[in-house]
Amino acid sequence: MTEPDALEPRELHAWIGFLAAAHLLEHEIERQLKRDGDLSHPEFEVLVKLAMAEDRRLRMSDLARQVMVSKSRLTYQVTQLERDGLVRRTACGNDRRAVWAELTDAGADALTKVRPGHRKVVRENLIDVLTPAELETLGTAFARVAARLHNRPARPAASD
Amino acid sequence: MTEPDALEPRELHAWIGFLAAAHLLEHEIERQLKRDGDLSHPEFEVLVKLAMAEDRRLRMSDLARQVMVSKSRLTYQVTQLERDGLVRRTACGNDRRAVWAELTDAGADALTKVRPGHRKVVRENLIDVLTPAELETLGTAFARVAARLHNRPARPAASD
DNA sequence: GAGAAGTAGTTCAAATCTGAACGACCGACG
DNA sequence: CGTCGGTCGTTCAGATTTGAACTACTTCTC
Repeated sequence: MTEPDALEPRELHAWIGFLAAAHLLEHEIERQLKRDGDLSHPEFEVLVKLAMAEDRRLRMSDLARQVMVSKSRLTYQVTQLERDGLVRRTACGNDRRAVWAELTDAGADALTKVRPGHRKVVRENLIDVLTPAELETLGTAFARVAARLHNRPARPAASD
Repeated sequence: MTEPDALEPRELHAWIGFLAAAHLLEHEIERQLKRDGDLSHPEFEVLVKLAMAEDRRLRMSDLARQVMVSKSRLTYQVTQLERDGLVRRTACGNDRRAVWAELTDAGADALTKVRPGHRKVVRENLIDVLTPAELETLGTAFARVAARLHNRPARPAASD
């Protein structure tokens, strides 16, 4: 009498585990970032992407794409970060519509301050809890999952 | 010149993949639930937990724990669901502090309506993208990760 | 059984997030 | 040139979330 399309135990187990892990990990990360540097996770991700970028700056659109956040949300985040002096907005020469979001020295410092703790959280609660084989599997599997979702953000459905 | 505690490529790959998959999957689920039944993901999870519970009801605290959501957030969610007639609040006999959140028939119907689509999203974007072996690995690995985080929500650090 | 300590749920203000609408600009094409 | 479709980033109102009180009740302790 169970519904026909319900997930099977194996599948359900994996799905539940994924949800729980994502929830709890997110919570733990949020806690650490707040504690060590008074940053939210989205703010942290913004700083990380900027730190990795050429000249420590990115256009708002590109930044939004990389952090996987809506435009309006990024506008808000960057405004907050700018208020705290961690990021600076700059006009973008060629394209007068665009805006650079640029990491300031203070921003780089903030990153330096929280990053060790962040890595510790990721290590202790994910990386080190997995065997190397599991880690490998997880990497390839999720790359595939992400790729699929990335190419299919919204589409009328095409049989492939 | 890379920092000493940075994640290694393998580790980073797994971590990035996890983050991306979580982000994108969440986004896709949100979209489907909104489209098919005008529900948010948290609302959906509340309904699911209630549907699974004995007598289709749970005390607010237990519900909050199961959905992994703060008390105040649950209060808000349940208020919304109650406004839409999907959930009903009832006094809890023995313990006069407690409140039952109970799934209504309308709530059960709403669940019936969105669930197939929800399962489709989970299948198409996660389950079916993985090999059975990967699924298995993912299940055991995340169960371990979740268990660890669950037992260690905040603690002064004890060497184990 | 009185009081201390803990638990259940809510409330409130402030912070954050969403999504549609907007103004400004770019690029192509006639 | 002009102007049309698309992009860039912001704005705004409304929805949701957070976290610290707060009230009411229960349980433990002596």
